Amino acid sequence: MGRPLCCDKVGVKKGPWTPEEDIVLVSYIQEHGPGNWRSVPTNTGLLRCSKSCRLRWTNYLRPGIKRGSFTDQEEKMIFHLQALLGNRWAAIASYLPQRTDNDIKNYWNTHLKKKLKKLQGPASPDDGDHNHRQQGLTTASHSIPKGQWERKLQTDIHTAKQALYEALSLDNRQSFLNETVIALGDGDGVRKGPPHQESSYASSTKNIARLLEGWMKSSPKSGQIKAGTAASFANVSNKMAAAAGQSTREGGVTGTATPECFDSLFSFNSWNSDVSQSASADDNNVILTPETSTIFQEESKPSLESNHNHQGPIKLLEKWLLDDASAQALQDDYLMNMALDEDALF
DNA sequence: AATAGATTCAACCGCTAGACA
DNA sequence: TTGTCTAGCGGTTGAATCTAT
Repeated sequence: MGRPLCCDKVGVKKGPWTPEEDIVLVSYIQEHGPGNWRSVPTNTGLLRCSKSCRLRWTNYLRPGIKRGSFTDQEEKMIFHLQALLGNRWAAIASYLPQRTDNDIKNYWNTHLKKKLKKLQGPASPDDGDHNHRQQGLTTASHSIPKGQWERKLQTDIHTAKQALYEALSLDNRQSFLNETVIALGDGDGVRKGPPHQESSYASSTKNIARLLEGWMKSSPKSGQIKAGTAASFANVSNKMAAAAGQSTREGGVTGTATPECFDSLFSFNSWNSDVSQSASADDNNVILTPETSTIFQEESKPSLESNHNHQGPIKLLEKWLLDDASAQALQDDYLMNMALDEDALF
C-alpha cells in the first residue's frame, strides 16, 4: 500500500481552470474556509488534485489579490527585496500583500530581469537575476541545496549587507533608484493594455453566469458537485450573474473587469485590514470577498501578520520598503548599522 | 493576411519542512 | 528516532497571445 498520490494521474484533470471550477472552489472555501486541501477535491467533486486547488486559490482566487501591471513602487520594492532575499518569492510576496509569489516570480523573470540586464549593460553569461548581488550570494540558489544555501546566506549576510549598502548608499541609492525608475519607465516596462487573460476571464465570467443559470435550473450531475456546495454555489451564481452584467455594462470588458466581477460578486466593501489598507493605494484591481474577510484576513497572507508583529530592524526595514517617504529617513547608515542579525531575518 | 518568433503567465512538477503518530 | 502525510516553495513548462516581418 503505497502512499496515496496527491495527483493521481488517473481521473485528475489538468490544465487551465474553467470558470465553473473556480466557482465551485470559491463556493467551497467560502463555506469551509481554506485549508485541508486534501479534502477539497473529495468534498467538491472537482476533478483536481489538492495541490492544484490550493494553487488556484492562492494564486488566483484568493481575496486581496491585485492583478494587472505593477506600479513603479512595487517594482522598486521587488528589486530591493530580491537583492536582499534572493529568489525567495514567498518572502518577497509577504511584503507585497496584493501580489502572489507566483506573480512576482513571473514578473521578475519576464520584466525585471531584463531591466536589470539593461541597467548593467553586457552581463556575464550567467543569470541576470543574481548579477546585482554580491558574489557570495550569486550561485547560492543554483548549486547549493536549500538548507545549505540558507546557511551560506547567513554566513554571507555581511557580504550581502555590504552589497545592499552599496546599492542603496547615499550616492548610489538615488542613482540606483533613478536608473531603476528610468529603466522601468522606458516604455516597454509599461504594460500596453490589460492582460488578455483578464479580459478573457471577465468575458467568461459572463458566460459563467449564463451557464450557471442553466446549471441552477437543471441541477448539477450528482456526484459532480457535492450537495454541501450547492447552496452557496447557487448564491454565488446569482451574484456572479449580477456581476457579469455589471462588467458588461461598464464600458466593455477591461483589465479590471475580473476584480469588479468578484468584488460585486461578494458585495464586499469594508475589508478593514492592513491588506486592504495597503491595497487602497491603487486598488482598482483588488479582489475582495466578504464572508472570507475574517477567514481570509488571517489565512491569505499569514506571513504578513507575523511581519507586522515584528519589532526591530525587520519592522523598520519593512517600513522603509513600504513607505517611499520614509525611505530617506532610513538611510544607509541605518541599513549598515541596523542589527541585521540572522535571527531577525531568518 | 499569413506566418514565425517572442512574450506572458497560469499551472505543473519535484522537492523540502514541519506536524504528527 | 523514524516514517508518513500535508502544505508550501521555487523552478520550469507550454498554451495563448502579441509583435514583427
